[in-house]
Amino acid sequence: MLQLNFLREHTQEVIHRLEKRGNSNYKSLVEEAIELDKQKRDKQAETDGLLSELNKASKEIGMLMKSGDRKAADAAKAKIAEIKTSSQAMKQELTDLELRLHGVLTQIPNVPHALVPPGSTEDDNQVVETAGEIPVMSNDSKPHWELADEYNLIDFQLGVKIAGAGFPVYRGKGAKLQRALINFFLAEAEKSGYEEIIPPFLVNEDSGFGTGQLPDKEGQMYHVTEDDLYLIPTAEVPITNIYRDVILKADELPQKLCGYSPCFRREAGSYGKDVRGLNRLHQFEKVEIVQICKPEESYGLLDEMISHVKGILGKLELPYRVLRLCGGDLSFASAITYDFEVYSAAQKRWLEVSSVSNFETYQSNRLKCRFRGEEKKTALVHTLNGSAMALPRIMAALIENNQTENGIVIPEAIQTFTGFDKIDK
RNA sequence: GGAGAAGUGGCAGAGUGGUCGAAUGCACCGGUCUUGAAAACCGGCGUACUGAGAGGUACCGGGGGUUCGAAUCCCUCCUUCUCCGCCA
Repeated sequence: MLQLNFLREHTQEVIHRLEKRGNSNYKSLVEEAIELDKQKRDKQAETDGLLSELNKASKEIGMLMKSGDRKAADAAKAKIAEIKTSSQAMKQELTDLELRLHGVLTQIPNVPHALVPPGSTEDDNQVVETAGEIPVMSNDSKPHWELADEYNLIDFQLGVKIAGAGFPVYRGKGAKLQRALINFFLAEAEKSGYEEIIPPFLVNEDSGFGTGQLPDKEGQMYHVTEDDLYLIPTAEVPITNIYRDVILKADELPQKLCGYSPCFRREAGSYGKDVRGLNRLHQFEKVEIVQICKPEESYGLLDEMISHVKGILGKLELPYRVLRLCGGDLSFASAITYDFEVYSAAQKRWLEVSSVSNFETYQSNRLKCRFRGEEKKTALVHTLNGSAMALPRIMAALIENNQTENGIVIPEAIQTFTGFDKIDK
């Protein structure tokens, strides 16, 4: 959620910068928020004045009662009856205005950073870096879903039987490779100074709101209605919500946390080649990194997180590129996002494996996560997060790119985690 | 799941209808004293909105209600603790 005072003081700038997202609707939402805010504050002042009168009168009645002057007390009661009635009506109007304002504010996405390129589709994303050698594959190289079957690593059909499409069953060396990768990612995060967290995999509505999944993206999450809980779409949600309603000391920042979790996504509306094999799933595994920091250090830390992800991809010996997402591709809560894609040699396409974002104060304003600065005043923190990494597409690229006539070769960096250096039949 | 008890500021803990945003202690910050430290003493010490300021308003687990007035009474939900049951 954008901060109201920023919205007030930089209205035109906000409108202008939101244009990068390619949705003309935001201008009117911003203007509506400004107007509602003004009405709300006027109503607030009016209501406060009335309540002040009421409080004063109540105290006087109290004193009269104490001195035993019942008659005078009753007279005073009668006198403020009218004020009481109108204050109640006014309170109701104030509540309505607050709700409407809140409703509008939650529909306005974060303001894109100056570096974010304008544009509406993924074609407008900027490639800021490409690294690694794209392997030259023979013509009979196979996509990962065929390899997974051939080497008995993943059984997609079995998953359909047990749960449904998008819930694969990993088995044997497939399961071991997955687990090894998780441990490798966690070990890398630990080396970079992140504290490991195992969070709840279901969250309540407040948490969903705090990180921006609710109320807008309700349909993306699995909802357990019986208990009103949501299956997490990413560990970002529970981990960032650790800091909901928290005031940190300046010297406690930055906070660096990481965590492994399964991720559940309904992915309503996806179809075609995008969902083949491991490309898009309802349940997948991921290691997430999260930082909570002072505003002035967040862009430095964003670079640090980007380097962290690059380091991992380098060790996995996967060719990758880094994209700076355009306004139209930027997620709702993000100010700037860098996507990492690895090249999947047999599918001959780039697959997104990580997304690193700075949310600035957009999430912290919802979370009410602040820190106490130099002059004892509180200020909102910046929040950042990134995948490091999402498992399925890493797995897909690894087995496709490393397939040979005699099996699938495991990159050296993870051999200590797998306990084997090759997958064969 | 059943029965009972309880939820107050960073922590501990008073307060059961009326100058209570809340005693007191600890912690913390500033000062006096001291060569320095400790002790002692003095002062400060929740969050948010609003106002140029003085100040005003809201918040005592969440929500609702009674009342001129609620931390205090009522309803409801949540959480914690104790006992019983069940269980990885």
